Formats: sequence, C-alpha cells, structure tokens
Amino acid sequence: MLDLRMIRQNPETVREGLAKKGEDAGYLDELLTLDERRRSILTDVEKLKATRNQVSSEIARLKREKQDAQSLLKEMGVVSRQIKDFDEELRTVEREIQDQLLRIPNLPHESAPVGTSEDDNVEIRRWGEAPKFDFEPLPHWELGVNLDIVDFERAGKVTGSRFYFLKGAGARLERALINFMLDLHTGEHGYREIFPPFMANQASATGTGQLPKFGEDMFKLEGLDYYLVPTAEVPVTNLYRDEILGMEDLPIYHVAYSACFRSEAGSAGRDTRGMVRVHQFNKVELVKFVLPETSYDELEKLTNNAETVLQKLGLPYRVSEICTADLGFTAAKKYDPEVWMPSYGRYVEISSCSNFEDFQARRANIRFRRDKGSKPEFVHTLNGSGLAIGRTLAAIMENFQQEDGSILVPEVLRPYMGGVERVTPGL
RNA sequence: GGAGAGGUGACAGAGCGGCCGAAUGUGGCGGUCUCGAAAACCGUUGGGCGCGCAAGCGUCCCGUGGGUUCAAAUCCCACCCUCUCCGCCA
Repeated sequence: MLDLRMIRQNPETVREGLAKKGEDAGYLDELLTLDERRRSILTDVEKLKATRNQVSSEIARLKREKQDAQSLLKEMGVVSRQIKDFDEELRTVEREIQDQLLRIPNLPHESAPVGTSEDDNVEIRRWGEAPKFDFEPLPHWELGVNLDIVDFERAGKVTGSRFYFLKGAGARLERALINFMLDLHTGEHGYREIFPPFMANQASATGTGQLPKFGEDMFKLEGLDYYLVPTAEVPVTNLYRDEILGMEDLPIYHVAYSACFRSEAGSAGRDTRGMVRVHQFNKVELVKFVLPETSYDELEKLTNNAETVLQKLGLPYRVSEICTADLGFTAAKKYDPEVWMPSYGRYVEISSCSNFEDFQARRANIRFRRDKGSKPEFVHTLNGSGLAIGRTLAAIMENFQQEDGSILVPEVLRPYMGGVERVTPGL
C-alpha cells in the first residue's frame, strides 16, 4: 500500500511510477477527491465532537449539582444527530479510500529497468554451463515416469490435473532438497527456521498483497476465512502484523518450508506436462524484515543466498533483473534466478527475490522503533524462494540424466539420500 | 461439538453510564543519593488521524464490528480469540 499523504503531496511521481508499471492511473484523481472530502468532513465532525465533549461534561456537572440541563440536552440531541450523519459519510468515504489504496500497486525502484513486457527483463549474470548430451535427453516427466519415481496419471485419478505423486527415490529426493536448503540457510546464511501454518486468513492475504485483487489465484476453504497459502511468504511475513519491533530485533531473517497451493487460474494450456506448473508444490522461502536504509543491500544478499543453492547443486542458471512492467503488484525491485531446463531449451524461473520496501509493511502494519521515544516507522520486507523444490527436482532430473535413463544425485544431496549416488529403476 | 470463564496500556491488574486514555504495581527512561552499584525517593513513560512552519490544539482508540444514549471501557447485538471441564481425535 502506498502512503496516502505521499500520494497527496507527489501525485505526479506516483503517476509516473505507475505508468512505468504499465498501470493506467486514472483513478488517482478520484482518490484525491475522496481524500479531500474525507479531510473536510473530519474537520467539521471533529469540531462538533469537541463541542459535544465540552457540553457533555457541562451536563454532567449540572446533574451532579442537581440543576436543570434540559436545554443543553435538547441542543446536544441536534449536534449528536449531525455527528452521526457525518460519521456515516466519513465511514463510507474511508472505506472507499481504503478499497482503492489496497488496489494500487507498489511503485518501481529507480534502479529497475524500464520495460513494457517480460521481454525487457535484463540478464545480469550467468553461472554454469548448459549440459551437452551425446544422446537424446528426455524431459523430466518422461524420465520420472520411466524410473517410476513420479506418477502423474494416478494423481489425476486421485485428485486431478496438475498434481503428481512422488515415489521411492523421487519422494526421497524431494525431502532431501527441502532439508538441504533449510540446513544451508539456517547453518550458513543466518536464517531462523519457521514452520508456518499452511492456511492463512483474509487479513494476512491482504497484508502481503494477494488480496483484494488476486483472490482467484488462491484456493479458499468453503465457508471459512481460510486460504491455502500460495507461498510461505504469507504466513511468515504476517508473523509480525500489527506489531512494533525494537531495533534489537532487526534485521530478522526467516526461512520457512511450506507446501504452496495455487489455482493457476488463467494458465490453462500452459506447461500442462510435468512438474513445472502445478496446483501444489513445495518451497523453501526466505523472508526478511529490515531497516529501510539497508533493504537494497539485503536484496543483493538474499538473491545470493538463493543462488548459492543452485551453485551447490551444480545447476546452471542465470539471474534476470526484472523490468518495471514485469515487477508484479507488490515489488519495487526484483531478481529472478532461473535454472537451465533442457526440455524447455531455456532458463525457467526457480526463484524470485523481491524488495517490497514498505509496501507490505504498511498493509500489514509492521513497524519498528529506532530509539525509545521516537515515532514508529515501517520496516522493509523482502522475500525470495530458496528455492522452489519441485522445479529444482525437475531441473536435477533433466540436467543430470544419464544415457541409461538414470539420474546422478548431486553430491551435496547424497548425505540426505543415505549415500545414494544415482537414481536407477527400482529405487 | 457441549458446558462455563474471560479478553483493558510493554507486562500484571482495578475500573458505580458522566470527574477514565484510563487507578495501582512491575518493567523502561531521566534524576536525587553513592567512590560506584543496589535500595530508597522524585519525575517520566501508548498508538492512529486531522489542523499547524513549529510549539501545540482537536479527535478517535479499553478483542473486532454495529447499536442504545446528550454522554459508553462500563448497557445491547453479532463475530473473533484465549482459558477450564466434558466429548471426539492425528
């Protein structure tokens, strides 16, 4: 959420920022009109309330002294009705303002490359070499089925499309990846592990920006105020909703494993095969709460933390700096580490590292206090996948496949696999 | 799911419909005392919004949202959460 006072003071800056995101900011005029209306009502009604408070204590005094207060009572009846009318209008106006504010995207950071579509994202670095195969490599959905470690067909029967079972060594690899990543981020990168609820309520989903605009992307439980989390970002960021943190608390680094549930509304027909785009996947997520002045350094570090996972696994990747048009609703700045996926013949997003500045903090009301006695300020929040497990597994299968259809297990995972070096049929 | 109790400031804990943004205690901060510390004593100690260059003024906030009233932490309604007992259960 943007600061209404900031919008009021710099409407042009806001307009320009939104334009860079490809957002038609025509609604700003209406918003500013509502804002003026609100402040005008506020002035009037508060004046009336001041009168009411004053006269009410006068009435109290008269009653105490057993004197007649009839005329004042009558007078206040009128004032009271006026207040009620104003308050009602005020409520309506404020609801409308809030509604609009919650639908305005974050402004891009000045360093984000300006662009009009994802084609304008900028590759800023590349690591590792795409493997050269002297045989015909298979896509992971064929490799997995051949080895009997992934089962899409039965998942279709048991649940539906865009789900899969992992079996045997496939299931174990998934678990190994989760543990490896959690151990790496807690052990070497200084994150504290969180195991969050996999459902969150409406206030939380609003805090991180999924609601009100993107409710269609989430699964909602029927008759309950619960959403299946689309990412651990939701529960973990909302850990500190409506709290004021102390300087000694910051920065906070959390790493959380969660299953992620996405309806993938509107993506029918895309990536229909394989494990790349599914309704449920596992992810290890990094979340940071930091001082505003440090958040861009923190973003670089966060991105590096995600890249370290890929490097340790030996997976070739590149990092894209996301352009203004592709930043999405909440981010001011974003880097996407993308893994090489042989079956796609291109790099595929496997993480997404964002600085939201105070956009989420303002929605979720997460603040900190610099010194005793100073005003609370909003923290900056960041997050990034570290990494998406399902896509990592797919990338491992494809990049490390052997001519005989087996898959080499990256060395760092072997301790988590009971020493297994290669996935072969029957494991 | 059934029965009951309760949600007040950083915490603990009072609070007759008007004198309550709220007693008191603890903690925090500043000070006195002390070589220093402890103790004791004194003072101080929330957030949002609006107006204002500022000092400041006003207003709202006692789980949340409505309502009654000239006036609500205090009365009414709905919802949420916590605790105890019973039932069920991984």
